[in-house]
Amino acid sequence: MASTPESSNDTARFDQIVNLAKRRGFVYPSAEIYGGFRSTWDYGPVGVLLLRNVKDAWWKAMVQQREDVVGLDASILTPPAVWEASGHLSNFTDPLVDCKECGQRWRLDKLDDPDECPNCKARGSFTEARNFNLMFSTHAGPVADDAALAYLRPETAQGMFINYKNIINTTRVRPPFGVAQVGKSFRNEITPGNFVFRTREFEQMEMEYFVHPDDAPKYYEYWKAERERWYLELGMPRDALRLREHEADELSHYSSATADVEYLFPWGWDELEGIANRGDFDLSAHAARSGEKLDWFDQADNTRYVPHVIEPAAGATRTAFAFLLAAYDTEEVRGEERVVLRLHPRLAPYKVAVLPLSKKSPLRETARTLAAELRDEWSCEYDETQAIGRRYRRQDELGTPYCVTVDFDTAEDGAVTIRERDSMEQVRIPLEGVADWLRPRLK
RNA sequence: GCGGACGUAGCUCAGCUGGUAGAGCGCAACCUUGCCAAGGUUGAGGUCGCGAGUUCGAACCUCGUCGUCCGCUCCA
Repeated sequence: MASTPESSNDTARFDQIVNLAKRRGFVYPSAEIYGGFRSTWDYGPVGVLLLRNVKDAWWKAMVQQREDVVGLDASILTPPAVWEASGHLSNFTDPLVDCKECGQRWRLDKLDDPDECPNCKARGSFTEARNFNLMFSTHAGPVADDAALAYLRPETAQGMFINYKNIINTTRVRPPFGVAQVGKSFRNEITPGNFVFRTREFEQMEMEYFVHPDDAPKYYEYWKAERERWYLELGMPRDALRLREHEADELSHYSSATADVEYLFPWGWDELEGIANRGDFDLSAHAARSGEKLDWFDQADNTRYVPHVIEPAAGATRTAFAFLLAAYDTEEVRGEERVVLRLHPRLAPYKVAVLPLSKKSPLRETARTLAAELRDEWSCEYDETQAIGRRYRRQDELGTPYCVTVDFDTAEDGAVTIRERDSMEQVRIPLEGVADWLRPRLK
């Protein structure tokens, strides 16, 4: 459950970070020149790099570095049958009623007495219940009739389940194995908010891990620990991260056990990722609905079983936001406030910036040549305007871990100065050795 | 969706009881300087969220609308 913010400073800090995000090109409100469009955000030139780095780090840890996990990119448009089988058409639907007396709206299934309005105590004043489904629907094809009804997926997970048969038939995976996917999902949330934390269009990083039923509890524990470790490894502070087991009444329709990885947001603890034991709910449901046999035949034991699923499901957009919050730091340097994003180098939008001390020849040419060379391996900024101290501050605000400065001595000694973001310390390195020096540090 | 607050340059804001928009910072150019937001000169930018209405005249008043934030639902 969300607790109260630790202090009022958190709110001020939150505002500063949201402000920085807009000012420096991390996140813009969507359709801003038309007055904006609620709950949608555009990731700017810097934000897209941060978000991509988060997704890449996840993919590397969850797919690339594992022999037991394969990737997938399934379609967003989905026919109704998938969501009938998954339970989303019935369980993602809230029956809503409005009170004709006071205008308040209620969920019928959450009322103690279906005839009494808790707000104004009027009886029998409710409108007829209208079903509100959290899924976005649309029509595929030229005619908007029911035959063409389609849904935007509210989670990527079902893509893995409906491709289960394809994957076991076309690859050599065998339980325990996982299928991972990163992509957008859509939920018509009643109340989006908290900047990019809850939005109607969002990006998920989900993995379905298929195991023998007896092994499910073991892998549930394994993935909880593994996922928590991932956040810590990328620099999430230990005291701002926790693992919280769900109570029985919190469990969703598909889950027998769920734990959340939570981050201490300015408004309190809130979810980054859920690790759920989905049992055989999904495969069995799709097997029943589709008529396909979605199970596993174990030749060694001569047994057949429906695998159980452990699912680590993370929100990519909110995770990127959490890393941004965790990285934001201010300190005083020579009487001026210094804003610095202490992002892990793997997450930093730009890995390095090249800054000639002057625009004069040959500093500019040398610097541009170096930047072009570094761009072959890393996203690299080049900045030659205004004083050098100001340019360091600009890079600090973007979280760039290293700045390379070409100065008046470079033409003489063939060396440049590399300045480190966190310590602000400087080292002198031969021009041609810059990439070799950076490589191990940006790993 | 309901209640409360708000919406003026990229950012933070000022703008008296309606008279036709300003500051600081930032950004850009040049000069000076030459390693942590330095100094000088110059400059770019706003149909005051959008749309109606009242008025001779609206950033200021009225209505609507869009959006943001705070409270009720949510779970990546």
